[in-house]
Amino acid sequence: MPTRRAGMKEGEGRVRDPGARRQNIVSAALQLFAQKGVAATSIRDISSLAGESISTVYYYFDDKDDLFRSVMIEATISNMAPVMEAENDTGGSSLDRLRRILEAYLDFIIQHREPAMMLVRGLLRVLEYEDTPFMHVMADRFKVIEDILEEGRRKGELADIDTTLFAYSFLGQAVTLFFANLVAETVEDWPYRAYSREELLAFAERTLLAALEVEPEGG
Amino acid sequence: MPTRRAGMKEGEGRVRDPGARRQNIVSAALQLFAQKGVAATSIRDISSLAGESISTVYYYFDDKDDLFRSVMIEATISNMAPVMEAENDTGGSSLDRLRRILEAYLDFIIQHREPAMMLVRGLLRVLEYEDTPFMHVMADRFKVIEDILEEGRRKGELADIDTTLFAYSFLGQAVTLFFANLVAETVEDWPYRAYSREELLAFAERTLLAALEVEPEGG
Amino acid sequence: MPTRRAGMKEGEGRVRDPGARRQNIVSAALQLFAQKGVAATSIRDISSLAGESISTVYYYFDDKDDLFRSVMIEATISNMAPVMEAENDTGGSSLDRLRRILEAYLDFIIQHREPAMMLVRGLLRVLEYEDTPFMHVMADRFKVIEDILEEGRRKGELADIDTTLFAYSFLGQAVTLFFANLVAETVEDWPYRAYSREELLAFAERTLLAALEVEPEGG
Amino acid sequence: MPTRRAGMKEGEGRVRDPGARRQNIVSAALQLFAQKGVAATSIRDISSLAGESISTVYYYFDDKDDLFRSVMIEATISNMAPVMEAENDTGGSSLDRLRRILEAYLDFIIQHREPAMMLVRGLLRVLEYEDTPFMHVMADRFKVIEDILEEGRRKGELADIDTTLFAYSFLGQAVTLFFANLVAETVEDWPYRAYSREELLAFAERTLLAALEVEPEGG
DNA sequence: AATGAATGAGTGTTCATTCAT
DNA sequence: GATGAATGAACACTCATTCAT
Repeated sequence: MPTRRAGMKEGEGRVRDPGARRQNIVSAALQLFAQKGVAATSIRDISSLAGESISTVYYYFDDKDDLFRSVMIEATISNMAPVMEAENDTGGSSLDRLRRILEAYLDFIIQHREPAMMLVRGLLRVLEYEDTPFMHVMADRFKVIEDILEEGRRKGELADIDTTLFAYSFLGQAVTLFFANLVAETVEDWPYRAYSREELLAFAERTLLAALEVEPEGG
Repeated sequence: MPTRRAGMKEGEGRVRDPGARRQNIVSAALQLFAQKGVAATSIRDISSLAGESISTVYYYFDDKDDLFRSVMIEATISNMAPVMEAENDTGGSSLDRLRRILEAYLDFIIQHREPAMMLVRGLLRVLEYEDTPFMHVMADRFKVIEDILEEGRRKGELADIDTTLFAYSFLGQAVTLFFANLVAETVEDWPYRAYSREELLAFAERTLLAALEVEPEGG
Repeated sequence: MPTRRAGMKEGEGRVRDPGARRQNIVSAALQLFAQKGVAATSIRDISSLAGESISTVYYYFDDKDDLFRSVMIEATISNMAPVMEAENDTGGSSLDRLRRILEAYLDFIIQHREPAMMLVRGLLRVLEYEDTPFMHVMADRFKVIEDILEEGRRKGELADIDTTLFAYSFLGQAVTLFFANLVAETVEDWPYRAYSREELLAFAERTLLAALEVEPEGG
Repeated sequence: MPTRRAGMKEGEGRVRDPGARRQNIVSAALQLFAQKGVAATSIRDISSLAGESISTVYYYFDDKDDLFRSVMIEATISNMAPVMEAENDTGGSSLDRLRRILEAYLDFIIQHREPAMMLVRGLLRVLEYEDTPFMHVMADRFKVIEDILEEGRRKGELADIDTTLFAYSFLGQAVTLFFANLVAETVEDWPYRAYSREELLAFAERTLLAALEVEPEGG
């Protein structure tokens, strides 16, 4: 009956601190999911990149989807801490607040390329499934921006504009500019260069944020 | 304009003239690629939806990648004809031209959901491979918008703004607004509604196009 | 994209007549299922014993369960042809008919050991699932025996006895005697020998069939 | 008599004295082995049903086979105590003794469904391995029946019949009748009903035991 | 006495692809 | 022009088992 046999490898004392292993796997999965997409990434790929056994992956995660969700949450959302901080910073005018938030988003996207890619992929799951648990997190981001817009309008600081579409546009702008730089780096013979953080901010200032400015006096 | 809609019953007098078969396959592939993504769609899925044998798929296409590229070009780009028409329509002011182009993009995206999804997926290939043949097509779209911007600026019709970033933003805006409506339809409990073509256009007018307006008098 | 590659083996012209391949697989599966049980037999085992590739197994059968059911029907039931012939042979007294049928069962079981084992395993699926499609075949065998019993009783040829329990007992007897010989052959140090066809028949005659005899006259 | 029935909720004050844990595991294993078969039952299944950790299972049992054997012996054989008691009860005629033993078997089988299933599965191991330790226990049961038969024959109480085949038939009859009721309960649309203990006994009386009756006068 | 962490080997199944016809 | 038969390689996942604690 003992047809199968396994256990621990003989040599190599299991020294690595447990918990680090989990992180290890999440890390590798993030890298691959972000780069190749979830469907195109195999558990083997991940375990191999992480230097862990396939079984170890399954020890820490129920299945591929569980791993995907974990990566999504741990890598993406947890890295967005500075963004949320900016969201909660209520100082300055409404426009200033939005400016800081946009800045935070761009910084996040520039400094955390893989989490950012995951974010994009996560959003795009909408194309595939009817629902994405991830969207609920996005709904919170939307709320923040909408609240600022509404408050600003009430105070007469901001122009009257559809808050929801603005929120979409706001986040879409961030993604678009991120994409602009990504293309510049990856596509061969692409005729355009990458932009600096400041250039991107200046551009956003003139398009998105400008739309919020109230007419100096009588319209 | 597929001669035969996938989902048609086996029996129904199937058009059997060669050429229609190819279209048939492209059509089925478009549907599945757009919805589930390329990696998650198998040749078997496609052949089964098309009502053709797997071998027939291979008769018409070299491999999955060839099929993907064909779908990309034939379904996506060929459906963008009205967009390109608008691009080539040189009448009116520079702003008018851009307005018509944006309108054409939104119409394309609203009326051809699957090709539009393919377009998005095609763009995202940038995240996965170093290069995407598809991007060269996009470069042409960029060129048109840039040319208009530059000409408009020369004529004093348009404000001075980074043409490349504007082009990204222009196309990104279209995608974002498309996404807004997609989410509204597909995500359960999503708190926001879908928007009409007119609402979307009005919004774009106030954000993107407004950024091109020159100061009424001396700059 | 062409990450996977397969096709036909280079050498070795595919000469074997198709259809024989299917039989081949069924044959191997029968052998292993009968011997080790379904759960303990892997598709790999089967394909390896059959000398066919795993994929070939899946080309001919949807999944393991489909293969199991096919083996069940093709190997077991089709081999029971002589049994059914005996069932349909209406000549002689009721007791004679039953005698011939029992004989046919014993012959089947003795001459087709593997199909017989499959039959036993198939019956025992009752322990595992609520239902077994295979039982419906058995119901037909039951019917035949019951009909003979009832007719015999009507004619006054056979004693009055519960027909259903007798049918169970009848088939159970066959299985039991089969088992007796199987144990004798396989269990080491088993203190009992195997029996000849005639001995088994004689025994069954004295136990089961004897129970059907009507008292010569007054009890 | 497991201290803790599997299926009990996690919370319910679990008996934690060592020894009970072992019983606990045996009990869960019995349930699953009996129902799904040994091959189809994983250690994880068992540990999970028992509410113990996998490692705990391995603490008490060497491996799956050890667990199987333990379940076999402890659950099956230990529950057969009343059977053995009946076997050792030498009162009455030989036929009476056999009658009591058969009764005890039927009672055992009816009242201990899972152990009975295990017994059947245990017997079937003969189909899979050359040897089954369990068969030696069966050999003891055989011996008892054979002894009674021989003694009865010597005393002129019983007819002359092959003792070994009779022993097989005797036990086979019990299993068959058990199976009859099992099928009636589990197979959907099965056209036959379950039988009462008395009906089963009456039937066995008329078939098996009747075969032992000596001719009233000169043979 | 008891268990969490870890894993090699294996399972059923799918996939893109080829080749003879 | 079209397809049935066939397959190697991979995939997600499970299993029995071990070892340090």
